[in-house]
Amino acid sequence: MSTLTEERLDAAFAALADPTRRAIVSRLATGDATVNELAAPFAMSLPGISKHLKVLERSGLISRRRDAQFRPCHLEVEALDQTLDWITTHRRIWDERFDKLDARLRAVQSGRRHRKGVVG
Amino acid sequence: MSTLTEERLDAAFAALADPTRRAIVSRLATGDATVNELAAPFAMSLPGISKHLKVLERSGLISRRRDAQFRPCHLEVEALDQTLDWITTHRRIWDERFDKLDARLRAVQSGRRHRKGVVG
DNA sequence: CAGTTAAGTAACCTTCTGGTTAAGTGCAGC
DNA sequence: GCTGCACTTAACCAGAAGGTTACTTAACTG
Repeated sequence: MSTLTEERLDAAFAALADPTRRAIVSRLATGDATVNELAAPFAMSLPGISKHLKVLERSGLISRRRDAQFRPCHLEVEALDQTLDWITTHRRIWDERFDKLDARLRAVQSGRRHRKGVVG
Repeated sequence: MSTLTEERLDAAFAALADPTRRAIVSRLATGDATVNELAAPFAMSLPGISKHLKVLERSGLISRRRDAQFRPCHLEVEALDQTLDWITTHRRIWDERFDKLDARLRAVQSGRRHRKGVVG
């Protein structure tokens, strides 16, 4: 499940780009919460929060179930992990680039006898 | 440097929310590149790419220097790390929540003598 | 100096975003 | 079954995002 498409990443990163939504995710990381509980800290109308929750839900970052008149929200940590994976992957590519550069420099310095070794 | 403000996270996550910009970051992770090099893979006008680069630059994810008529772009990996930190932090908070729940369950099971241990 | 290449700026358009208020839905409890 | 609570949906608005074409700036090149 949870195929890692571009659209999913688009939606997840876009969802995390809003401070209100990040705060909601932050709150949900400590446990499920109802809409009113999530709305409490904000000076924003309830429909405003409802919209943010819809964005989060469509991004896959949260899910909602029904419990009587409440709609408890639940953090879907797999979606968070997908963003994590993307960033760490490219972070690693970056680091490996330096490793290769170092190796190349070392080869130049030991093998050849300082032959104008401009790399940048 | 690079104080971790909400605005910086807003900008970084928003920058990563676009597939073209992620592709650019992906490319830059392998090394610096000029605007034309970055634009090559895309069916998009150069000003379009230029706009994306400006978004990436303002988010702190890339920087640009001047080299004659070229403007080589450079990945600023610290900005990437800030997004990484935010996600991993909340990922950990999530995990710790389960640890605490487990501990509570274990306490209930060992301490009390199976007393209808409904937790969910 | 004229021409070319690299890139950025301006103006414009359309669609999406983030917020609002007002009205609607579903459930619970007297 | 009415009242009230917990939300959602609808309609609307201002401003931002993402794209375009046309024009400008800057630097090398002959």
